[in-house]
Amino acid sequence: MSSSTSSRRSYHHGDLRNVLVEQARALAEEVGPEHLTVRSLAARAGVSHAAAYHHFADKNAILRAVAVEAFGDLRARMRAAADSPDAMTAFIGMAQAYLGFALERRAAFKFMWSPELCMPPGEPDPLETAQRGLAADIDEVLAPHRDRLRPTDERLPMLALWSMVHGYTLIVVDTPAFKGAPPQDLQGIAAALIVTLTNGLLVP
Amino acid sequence: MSSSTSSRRSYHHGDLRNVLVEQARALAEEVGPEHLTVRSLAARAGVSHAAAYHHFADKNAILRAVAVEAFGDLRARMRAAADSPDAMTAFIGMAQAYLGFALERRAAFKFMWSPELCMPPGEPDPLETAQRGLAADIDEVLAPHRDRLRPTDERLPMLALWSMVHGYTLIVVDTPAFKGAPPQDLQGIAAALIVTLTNGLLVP
DNA sequence: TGTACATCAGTGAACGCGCGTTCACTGATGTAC
DNA sequence: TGTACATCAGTGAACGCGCGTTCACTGATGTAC
Repeated sequence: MSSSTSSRRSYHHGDLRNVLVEQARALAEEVGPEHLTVRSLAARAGVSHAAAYHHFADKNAILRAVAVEAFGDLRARMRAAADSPDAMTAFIGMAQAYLGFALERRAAFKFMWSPELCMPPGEPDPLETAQRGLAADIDEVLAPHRDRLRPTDERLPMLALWSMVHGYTLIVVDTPAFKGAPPQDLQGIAAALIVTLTNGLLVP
Repeated sequence: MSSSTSSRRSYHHGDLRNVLVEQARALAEEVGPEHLTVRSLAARAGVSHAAAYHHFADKNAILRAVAVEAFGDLRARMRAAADSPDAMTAFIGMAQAYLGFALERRAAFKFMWSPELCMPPGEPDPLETAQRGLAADIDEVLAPHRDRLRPTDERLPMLALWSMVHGYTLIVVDTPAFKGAPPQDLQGIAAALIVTLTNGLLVP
């Protein structure tokens, strides 16, 4: 019998590493990653605060694990939502998945773009890989529809789509004007913004 | 003779409040606002760390003053740069001023959108006013060109322009792919993105 | 103009807390024979 | 199957530092008379 499920209350936890990441994720969402402490995290996981150091080199390593997991989650949602043969549908799906992730995991979303909160300066940054992966995913959202794009620099459409979605999402998350707005309204605006970008702001 | 200039080295500083804000601005840019301490700030200003408390209620009040000043700076740059009768020129000017501000004042720009770093939860937020003012400024950039806009919801063009500019700026600032790119290249991409938004992503 | 005095704006020392991290330890587990 | 032992994964106590903030103080300034 594996110990991982039966020993929940025994001396050896059996699955502490995963539990710590899960609880760190939840705790960061509640108090903000900048206020997460090793002690509060350990208390939440039901262990002494020294126990965490058997699984992570330091506090930043825990935060980094949360950020990496968050990138994985966002990318998976995006890929699933953008799987449509129609360009507009794919773009809107991608945008709504992006926004949906940020609305559900507000703190995680902000944290993904603030690696300075968990990275000693000058270290190789494991988040860079995740960020590049995200960009590649958005490229793939566009790939099936390349023949319908206006002829411009090759990277521009991907950057335009990403910028629009990223900017709108952050404005929603950071700006008081959208506090308390129902998610479905915000998703509707996301779709309208994608339509605007696709068709153009000005009449020709 | 006013004391504010001659007494730099005297017991009474004479202009300490302003000097603290200036130095806080510089220090935040160097180490990040989350690592700014009252002690390091006071040392930089050449006073004891208790002196700051004659001018600010607490540390957060200093950070808030920096953020409010930063919003003023961004808004002034934007208004100056978007003053053109031609729509495309105005939009591009606004975008480039926005990006230029973020490139010069990276830490301040990030901080403006993270009020949780200097606001006790539940307090009325002086940054909200500044954010609303910024949105109003972007509305004014669009105002002279309303007759050329596609007919949509009234707020949508402003949100589209802001989202595109805000998103691109944050991607540049937060993403390793743009580390070390020359500012004029980044400004060129900003212009191309605005053109893309104005004309549309897909051929009609 | 000179003096007394209230007020302002500094100083240096100290408080006290919370935090990340370490350490010696101990109980639990897995394995060799 | 039983025993010895290495290793793993916890515990609780303690270290030590840095920080925000406070306090009694003191020098400088401005004003009333």
